[in-house]
Amino acid sequence: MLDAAVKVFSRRGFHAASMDEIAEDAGISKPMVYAYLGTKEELFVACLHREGTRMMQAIAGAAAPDLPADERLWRGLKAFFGFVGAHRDGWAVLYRQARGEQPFAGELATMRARLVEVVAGMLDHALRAEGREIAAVDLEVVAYALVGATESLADWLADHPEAEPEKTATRMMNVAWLGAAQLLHGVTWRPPAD
Amino acid sequence: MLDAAVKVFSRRGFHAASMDEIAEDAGISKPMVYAYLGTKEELFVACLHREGTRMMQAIAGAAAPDLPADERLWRGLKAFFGFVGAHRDGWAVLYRQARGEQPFAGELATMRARLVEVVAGMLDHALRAEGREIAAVDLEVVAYALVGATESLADWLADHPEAEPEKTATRMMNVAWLGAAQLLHGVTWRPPAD
DNA sequence: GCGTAACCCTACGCACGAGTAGGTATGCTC
DNA sequence: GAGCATACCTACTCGTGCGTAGGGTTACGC
Repeated sequence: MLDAAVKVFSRRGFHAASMDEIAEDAGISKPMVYAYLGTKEELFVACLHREGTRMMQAIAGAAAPDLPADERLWRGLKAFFGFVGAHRDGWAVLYRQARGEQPFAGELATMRARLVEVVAGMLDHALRAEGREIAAVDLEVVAYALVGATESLADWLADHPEAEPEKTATRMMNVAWLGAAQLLHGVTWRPPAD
Repeated sequence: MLDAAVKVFSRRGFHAASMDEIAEDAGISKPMVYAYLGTKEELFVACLHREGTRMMQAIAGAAAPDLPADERLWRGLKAFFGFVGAHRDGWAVLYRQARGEQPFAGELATMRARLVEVVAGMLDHALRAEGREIAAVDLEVVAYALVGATESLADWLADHPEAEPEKTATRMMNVAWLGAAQLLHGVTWRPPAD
């Protein structure tokens, strides 16, 4: 039943989606939807939650914490893009939707925050292993940028049905890792003093 | 008057924003809004358009095409984050909103495509200067990732009122440029052959 | 066969908000 | 000052879609 909701939400968007259509698509009638899942908002949150959890599990399952940083990043990215590729609907819409609608932005922000934290933790771990350290804010922002770039490519992937998830992951790795590795080795870029 | 619209749209989101509230906020009455700007959709598009144009101008004005790639990127980023910092409302909401709502997603996609094209062109230019060349798709995807990362940091900036735009630009430069520079010099990351 | 209960449906009430009709005031022409 | 136009407002209509009330249907106990 959630599948039907995800499908309709993804096709129409949250507001344009009518409960009637969702019910019809699920093969039941509207009062049943209300009986099982509650209001439209609750239904949307349920969708968001399920997709989010699945995604997190897919990533967490792939990126074991005891691997070296580049290997973790690579596996995490591969899992992530694999997931998005397999659930284009779920991702593209729920995610893009949730971002804009105030009631859900918070929910989504929490999810993203968890992801950022994981990435930041990974970077921090790698840094310490090299005996280096940078401010927590910087770390967070870098992690944020990486997550953002990844989300952006996920959007790209969702819009290009013929694209291969793994190849996309490789491309992401090229941008992210080469940059991140430089940072980890203490190479930093500084603004010109003009 | 557009200012009022932007403000309300940003506070409430497109759907939750009522024309009454916009009118009230602008200090006029609803029929006037309709007389001057047309329907709600047209009004939103007008907002989107104005903000988008302003942003593009800010960037284009800063990143002259005859500068070296890193300089162009840096100036572009500085202008961009400066703009977002100064127009947090306009950005955060219009952008985040437009992304999710089908009728406007196209409009926004066009804007982003222009930006991606500019970035891709920049990278291509720098590559050719080094006598190298990579596939157009790869170029586009890298540019897409960079733009995505930048947008993501813009979101971060919009949510952190105390953060300094220029510092954010520097951070972005660190992630983007160090990675991009590696790519430009022919360093690429390849997936392990497991 | 009749009561009853679980289950699901059709058909509605109701609120909200986009867009408009029709009226009022202010200023300008002659 | 009468006629007219422009600028604006208040107060309405009407569609849409969420959430629900109340009725039908099937299965089971007795």
